[in-house]
Amino acid sequence: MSLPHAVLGMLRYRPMTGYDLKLFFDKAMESVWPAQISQIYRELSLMEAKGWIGSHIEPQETRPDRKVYSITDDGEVTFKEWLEKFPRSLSVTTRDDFSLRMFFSSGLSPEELKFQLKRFIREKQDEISDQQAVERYLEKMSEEMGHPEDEFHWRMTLRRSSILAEALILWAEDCYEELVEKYPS
Amino acid sequence: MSLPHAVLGMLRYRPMTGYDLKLFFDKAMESVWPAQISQIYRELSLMEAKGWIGSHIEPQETRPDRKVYSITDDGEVTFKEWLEKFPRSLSVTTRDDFSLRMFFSSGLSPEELKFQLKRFIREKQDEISDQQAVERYLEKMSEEMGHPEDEFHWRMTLRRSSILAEALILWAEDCYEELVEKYPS
DNA sequence: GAATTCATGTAACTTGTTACATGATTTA
DNA sequence: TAAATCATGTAACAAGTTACATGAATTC
Repeated sequence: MSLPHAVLGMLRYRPMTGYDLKLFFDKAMESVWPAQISQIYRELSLMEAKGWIGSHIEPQETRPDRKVYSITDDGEVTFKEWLEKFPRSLSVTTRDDFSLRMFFSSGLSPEELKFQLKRFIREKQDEISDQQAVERYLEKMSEEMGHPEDEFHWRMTLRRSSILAEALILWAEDCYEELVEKYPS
Repeated sequence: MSLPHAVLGMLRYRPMTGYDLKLFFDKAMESVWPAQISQIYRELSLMEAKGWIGSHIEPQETRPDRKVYSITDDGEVTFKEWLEKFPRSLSVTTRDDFSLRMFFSSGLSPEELKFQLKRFIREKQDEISDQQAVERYLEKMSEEMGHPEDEFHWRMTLRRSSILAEALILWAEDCYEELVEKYPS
């Protein structure tokens, strides 16, 4: 149940609409906590009912009215309590569709598996490139929102994705080479 | 929807009960695809309804009767089709409770964050140690089940967890040092 | 002329988690 | 004597995904 806390975390920076939150989730937090727009709207309703956030309507002429949410004192307390309660870290590796197939891949031709590993490596490299856009966005946001001290924490967190992607590339390359050794083509 | 396919993959090796499957999930596949026992039983019913697996009762005297499931021809086909349809690899980093708190951790004292990072590192080290038990179990199973060629694939897959855990340790150590530099205590 | 952006949501569905229920046997 | 193992499940709940609905303005 961390989506509402992620939302609270963002609303501490400034009031936002569901749509604003979606942009932030997509552009900055995808690698930490992705969220669907439908899920965000549903969660916002629940959070308002709990009194963690409040809202007001900002009428617009050419666009649909904006429903702007802001965090309440209750929300601040809830967020703080959550933040201080660090969980045991879970294994990151859980429920990976690619690895599950790999686990059972003795039923596949070595050539097919080699092909999939190459593709995997390319995708991870793209992931690393995408990280640069994320960093640019966060830099912009920390200026805009006037919370310069947060950028340091954001960057620390985000580096995780790149480090993991790099580790996975090494893993896949290693697997590839083992396959070539075992089944030279 | 990969839990049923994981189950099919295992039943290819040999017929098993829900309880047997749970043991295999816990001991060998936790880092790839964890599953609750209640989820397994539910899934087995659905899979039998679809005709992917069949079952027969093995009466026991001192223990509850065993309901042993085996894969059908239909199940084999379904499994093969799934196996060949490798997905785009998703970012592994998604939905991590620890990182989400880290992302917003400017609200925490640097000392607290340092403490949590140390704990994180210890937990990852334990994770790496646990991997050795997994490897021993898989070695035993590949002998027992008479599928020696699978062990190679299992090991390739499992190494992923250790590699990721090692990468995360480096990440956390890096963060720790940056914190010490920024906030010397 | 088609796709994207801004802006709101609802409904149905799928998947995963937690709690409950039973009960004999074995190990610590 | 308490906990773990073997062995079956059901029910309720929580969380995530996909599909649907609307519609003007803007960009490609």
